[in-house]
Amino acid sequence: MPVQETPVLIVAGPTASGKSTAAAMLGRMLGGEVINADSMQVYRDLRVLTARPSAEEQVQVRHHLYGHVDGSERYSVGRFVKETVPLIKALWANGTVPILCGGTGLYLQALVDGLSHVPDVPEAFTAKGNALWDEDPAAFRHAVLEHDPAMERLEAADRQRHVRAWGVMQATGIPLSDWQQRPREKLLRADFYPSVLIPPREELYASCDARLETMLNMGAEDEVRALMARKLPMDLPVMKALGVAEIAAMIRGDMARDEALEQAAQETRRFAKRQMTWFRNQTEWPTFASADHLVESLAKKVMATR
RNA sequence: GGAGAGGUGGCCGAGUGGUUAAAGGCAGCAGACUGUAAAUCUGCCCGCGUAUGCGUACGCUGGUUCGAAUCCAGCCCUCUCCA
Repeated sequence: MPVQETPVLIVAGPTASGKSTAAAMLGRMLGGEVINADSMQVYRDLRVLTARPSAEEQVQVRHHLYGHVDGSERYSVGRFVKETVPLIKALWANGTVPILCGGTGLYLQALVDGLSHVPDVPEAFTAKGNALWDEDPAAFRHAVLEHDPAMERLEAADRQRHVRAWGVMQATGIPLSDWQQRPREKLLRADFYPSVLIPPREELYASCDARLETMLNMGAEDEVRALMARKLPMDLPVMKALGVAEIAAMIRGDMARDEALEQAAQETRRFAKRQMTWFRNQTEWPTFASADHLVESLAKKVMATR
């Protein structure tokens, strides 16, 4: 029987939906290995708070790209794609099925649909752009639009995207929208089997709430304490992981435990909602309300080709 | 039983006669999204309607007034203090 040699399973979905478990199940069933597609789980510093797969799960099925980045670094979609592509190819070569698992839609999309090629922008430009924005956002927007009128579409308050557009212009001399109009560069040809796990909302919110408590019991506080001790710049991605700010406030004594917990849970719920919106509107991937259905469906599809 | 304070939209909370469907916050919902994405940003939010709009609303009932969430009376309820 002809065998499909380039399958890539994708298990996406909001936080606390049970993706990791589903992915591990698929790994066991299909002899696959899991690859992280979550922008925060890559950071070494936050094992608990970022809900990395447990040691047990990792023993049963091999997991890649978890906690392999130091908190002082800035991870990015570009880097994700660069790391993932060769890894997937290596797994294929072994006859292993790669299973991407994560909630960062942008990363997954970049892998599936490709990414416009834009040269790296040195950090100094971003820093300078931010400084200029803070001085006078309106003037900054004006300056951006002058060279890249298409950026009119950005909301006036969207600092991050204005700074990005400005930085690209500075670094390359070419407007960001020009870069983006070029066809997306697909770095991987594969047979994708995407899926999105979206549990009933009430259920999802409940597990968001429950999870924070569990994390604290599993040592999230020590983790944050260690992170704080590093005195890293606050604008690094790790520092923005859900719960870091709240737990840090709790450690400092600025916030009661309950209050911190409540607030962090709130943020988590909001984030989960944003993720669902993203998957709903930015992809046409099939969604599943339960991990079992998802696993069953994907497994069946993949087996059919082998 | 007496004295005082108060009852506003899912919650908190402004508002003391018109320009108030009622500030603001929270919660909720919806949306945008190409290298910071667990980020960054936008809209809706009494009901019906695409909308001009219509209907219903500030504990209840009645009254004053051209006009009341806002003033008056009675009633109901809550809280604090005194007994």
